[in-house]
Amino acid sequence: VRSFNTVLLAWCEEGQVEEARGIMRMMRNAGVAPDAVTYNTLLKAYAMLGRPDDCWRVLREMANAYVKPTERTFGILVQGLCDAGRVAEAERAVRRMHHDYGVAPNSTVYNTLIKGYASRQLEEQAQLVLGAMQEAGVEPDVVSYTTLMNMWSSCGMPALSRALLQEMQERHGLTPDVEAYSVLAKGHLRARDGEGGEAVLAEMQERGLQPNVVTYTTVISTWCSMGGAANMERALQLLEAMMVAGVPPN
RNA sequence: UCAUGCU
Repeated sequence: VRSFNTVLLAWCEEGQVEEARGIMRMMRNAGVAPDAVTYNTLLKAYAMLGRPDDCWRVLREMANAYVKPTERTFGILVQGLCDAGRVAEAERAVRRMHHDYGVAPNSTVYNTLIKGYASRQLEEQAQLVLGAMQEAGVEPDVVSYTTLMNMWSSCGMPALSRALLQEMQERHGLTPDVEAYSVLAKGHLRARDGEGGEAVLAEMQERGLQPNVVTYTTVISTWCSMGGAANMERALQLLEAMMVAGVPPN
């Protein structure tokens, strides 16, 4: 199976689903039964091509072949539906996952749903998923919170991102990572607050976290977005500081 | 061999 799945993955990454289908036929002819990974890979290809109805079709094919969907199956399906703007339907898929297929949704599935709402700035609904996952017995993780933070940072509300950064630590004992801080810095970028971004960098160093190329570029971009010679100077200083810190600019 | 967050 792995041999065939590897070839199938290569076609799927190229978006060549018809070729991938051909590999599945070859498998069967060789007496090798497609497994969950086979279907997941094909499902992902349809998701990436923006063909959510074909995603549902793959799920039916799995049922017909008596292959039980996995957590990843639903992760991919939910992502495909969300990317197609069908977030409410994705939420229904999560319920079916649980009730019809007996597969308990994990944090990745919920996080994908959060992202679906967050990327459309549906703040209420995104926040509601955080509560729903806990009711289902799934603890939010750093990705859950970072995804929500990104929603607020994207619209220039770093204070709300900051509140979530606090909440993940106090309520769930989570440790924010570089990505979480980068998202916080993005809030200051959208708010055009260079000093705010610098404060994020300082806080990371205090906590022993090394800012990465994204973090630095976000704050550099903040100074650049503010205009004026003095701010450009701050941007250049930071570019140098970044190199001194051993973080190669890209 | 397959799914989620930042420039």
